[in-house]
Amino acid sequence: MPTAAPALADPPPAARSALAASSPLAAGSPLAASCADYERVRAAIAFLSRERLRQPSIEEVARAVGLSPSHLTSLFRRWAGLTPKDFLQAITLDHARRLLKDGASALDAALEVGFSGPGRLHDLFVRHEAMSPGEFKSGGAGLTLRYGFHPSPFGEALAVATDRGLAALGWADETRLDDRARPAPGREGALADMRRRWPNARFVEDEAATAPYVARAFDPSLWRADQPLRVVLIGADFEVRVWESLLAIPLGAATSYGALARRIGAPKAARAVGAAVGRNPISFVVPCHRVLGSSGALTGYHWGVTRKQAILGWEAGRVG
DNA sequence: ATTTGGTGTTGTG
DNA sequence: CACAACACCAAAT
Repeated sequence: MPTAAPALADPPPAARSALAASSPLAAGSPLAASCADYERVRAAIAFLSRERLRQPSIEEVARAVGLSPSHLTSLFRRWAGLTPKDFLQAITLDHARRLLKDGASALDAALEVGFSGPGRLHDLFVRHEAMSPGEFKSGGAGLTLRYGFHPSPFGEALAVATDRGLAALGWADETRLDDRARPAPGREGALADMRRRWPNARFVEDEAATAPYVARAFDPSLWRADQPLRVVLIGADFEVRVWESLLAIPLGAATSYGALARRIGAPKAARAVGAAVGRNPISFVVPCHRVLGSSGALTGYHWGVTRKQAILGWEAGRVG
């Protein structure tokens, strides 16, 4: 199989060369700006989640991260379309429970429209294909994976693509997001994470190949049905089934591990579903962040619970 | 509030 | 083939 030509049908050539011309991304682009914003906003989010029970005032948060209250508010607005107050509101248990409540019906509706047709559901308009069991079992042997690092609204992203579509998306920032024991990944750590998933694949750095995917994924104005984002699901059968149903959860909705288990016809497999969701390689695009514990708790996130919270808050600013 | 016991799938030896 | 590890969950303290 020839691997020389990426042969990406999806991103228009114009967009691709424009992006490739100045990697990682043009300095003035909204994406680069929001990435820089995130680095500063992150500390505020971490503080908010740590102290959320006390519902701290804006003044207190601003003081904690070394910004003036007005600066913090405008930064938040630019980043998420949300004031810190609204953001705080959007990540409370109450709000999460509400998401869960109408998440079920939203999922039903999406599935009704979705899985049958070729034009796929999902707000991001993803078209996916799964890899054959043989291709998966070999640990990616014979597969060429192109990777690149790019700014994103949630820190520096690592994208991995085959010639058939986006295969993985993760984060590579140096700053530690939780007080978990796990060290901050950084670029090397994030890449190692990917290599662990497909130990026998060939990894080639190629920012030009991955840039269009990242640009499309994080810019809602480019989420268009006529240009679906091409995605490749590489995993075991059960995992792929779980990831496919993740794609049906609409923006601004959420579901629980248990509900997801019932959805795929394995009502007692909530825990197995949790494990599979946790192994989702394509963060954000396959919205594993929209799965919560049945109580509305955030439970876990491979790239840090703080980031899960950030993404959910960011999406809350985009749904209303 | 916390503990406990039942879970399905995957990866390891 | 057995066994441990899990981003769970509901019921019983």
